[in-house]
Amino acid sequence: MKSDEKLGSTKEQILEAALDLFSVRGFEATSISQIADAVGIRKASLYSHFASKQEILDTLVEVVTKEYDSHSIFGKVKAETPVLPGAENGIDVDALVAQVIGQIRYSLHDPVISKVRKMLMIEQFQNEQLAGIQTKQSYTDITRFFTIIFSRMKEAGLVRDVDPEIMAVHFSTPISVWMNLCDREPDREEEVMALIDKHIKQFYSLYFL
Amino acid sequence: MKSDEKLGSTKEQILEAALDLFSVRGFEATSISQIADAVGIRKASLYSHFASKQEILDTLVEVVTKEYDSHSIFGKVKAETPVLPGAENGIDVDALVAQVIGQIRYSLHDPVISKVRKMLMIEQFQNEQLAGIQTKQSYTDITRFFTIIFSRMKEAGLVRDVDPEIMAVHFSTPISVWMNLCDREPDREEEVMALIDKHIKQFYSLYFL
DNA sequence: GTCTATAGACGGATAGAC
DNA sequence: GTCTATCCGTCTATAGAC
Repeated sequence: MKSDEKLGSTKEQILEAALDLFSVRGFEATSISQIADAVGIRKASLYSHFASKQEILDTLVEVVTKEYDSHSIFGKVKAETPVLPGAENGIDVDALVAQVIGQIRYSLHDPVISKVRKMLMIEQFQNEQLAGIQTKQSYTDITRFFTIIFSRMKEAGLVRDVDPEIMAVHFSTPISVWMNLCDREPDREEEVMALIDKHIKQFYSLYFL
Repeated sequence: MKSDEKLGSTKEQILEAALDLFSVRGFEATSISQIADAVGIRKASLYSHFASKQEILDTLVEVVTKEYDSHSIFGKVKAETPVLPGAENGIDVDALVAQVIGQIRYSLHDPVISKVRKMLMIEQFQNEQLAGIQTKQSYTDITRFFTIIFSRMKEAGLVRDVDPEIMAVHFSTPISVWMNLCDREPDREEEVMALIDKHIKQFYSLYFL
C-alpha cells in the first residue's frame, strides 16, 4: 500500500471530488477547475477521463443509481416480503429503535450516500432526472417498503385497523425531516437521535396493539 | 393603469426575476445577464439598482424575512396562545382538514412563498444564513407552534397523554414532505391533498379522545 | 436610469508536446 | 495521462455617453 495518496484511480478520484462539490455547490456552480484542483491535476487532464462536465454528472448518477438498486432494501421490497423477522410475536421496541438509529447513523455518515442525498436535494428543481431519483429514493421506495411491512403486521393482528400507507408516512417522514436537518446542521445529530427514540416509542404506543 | 408592463418598479422587478431564477437554478448558477434579460434591461443597468449580485440576494433575504416575521402565524406563537378557537368543545375534523388544505394550497401557489421555499432548499448546504432561515421557517417555528397548541389541548383533556412535541412532528412532517414533493412534481398535488385528508383523519383518530 | 463598450477574471473545452 | 498554451464565450463589474 502506498502512503502518498489515498486510494482509487484518477477517474474515481474525479468522481469523488465532483460529488463532494456537487453536493454543496450544485452542478452548475461547480467548475471543472475546482474538481481538478481537488484531485490535484490540471483541468485539461480531466478531459482524458471524461468528455465533458456533463459526462461526469451522468457517470456519477449511473454509478450511484446502480449502487442503490443493488444494495438498498427499500427499492427491493416485494409484496411477498414477510413481516420483519421476529415480529410475529410482537415487537421489541428498544431493539427496533436501536436498529433504526443504526441505519440512520450509517446513512448520515456514509460519505457517498450523504452526499448523493444532498446533491439530489440541490438539483431537484432543475434536473428532471435527479428529481425523479430523489422522489424514488427519499419517498416512494421508503413509503412502499413500510406500507408493505405494516400491512403484513395489520393482517397479523399486531397493529390497529388503520391505513398502512398513512402509518408508513407517520413512521418515515419525521425521520426524513430530521435527517435533512442533520445534513444541514450536523451538530444537532444527538438531539435528533433522542427525538427519533421518542418518536418510535410514541409511534409504537399509538399504533401497536 | 398601463398595459405594457405588469407592475412594480424596476428594482422590484429585478428582485422578482432574481427570486424566479435563484429558486430553480440557485444563486451562483444564476447570472446577472439572466436576471436582466428577464426584466428586459441590459445587465449594466442593473447596477443602477444594486451594487452587486450579492446585494440582490441580501435584499431578497431581508424583504422575505421581514414579510415572514410580520405575517406568519408560526413565528409569532407564544406560550400564552390559547387553544385553537372553537376547539374547547372538541374538533370538527372535516373543518380542520379544509382549513389545513386551504393553507397548504395557498403556500404551494403563492409566487413568493413557494419560490423562497425552493431557494432555501437549494442553498441550505452552501449558505449558513439561508440554512438558518430554512430551519426556522420549515421546522422550528412550525414544530413550536403545534407543540404549544397540542400542549393546550392535552391540558384541556382533548388528546391522549403523549409528548406534544412528537405529536406536533407527527402532524407536520408528512405535510412538509408532501409539500416538497409538490414543489418538485406539481402534477401530484391532488394525490397529495387526498393523502393529507387521510393523514389528518388518521392523526385525529390516533391522538384525540 | 438605461444604454454601449470594455476591462479582467474565469468558464468549458481542445491541440499538441512530452 | 498529464502537462502548457490557447480558443472563445460568459462572468461580474465599471466607465462614460445620452
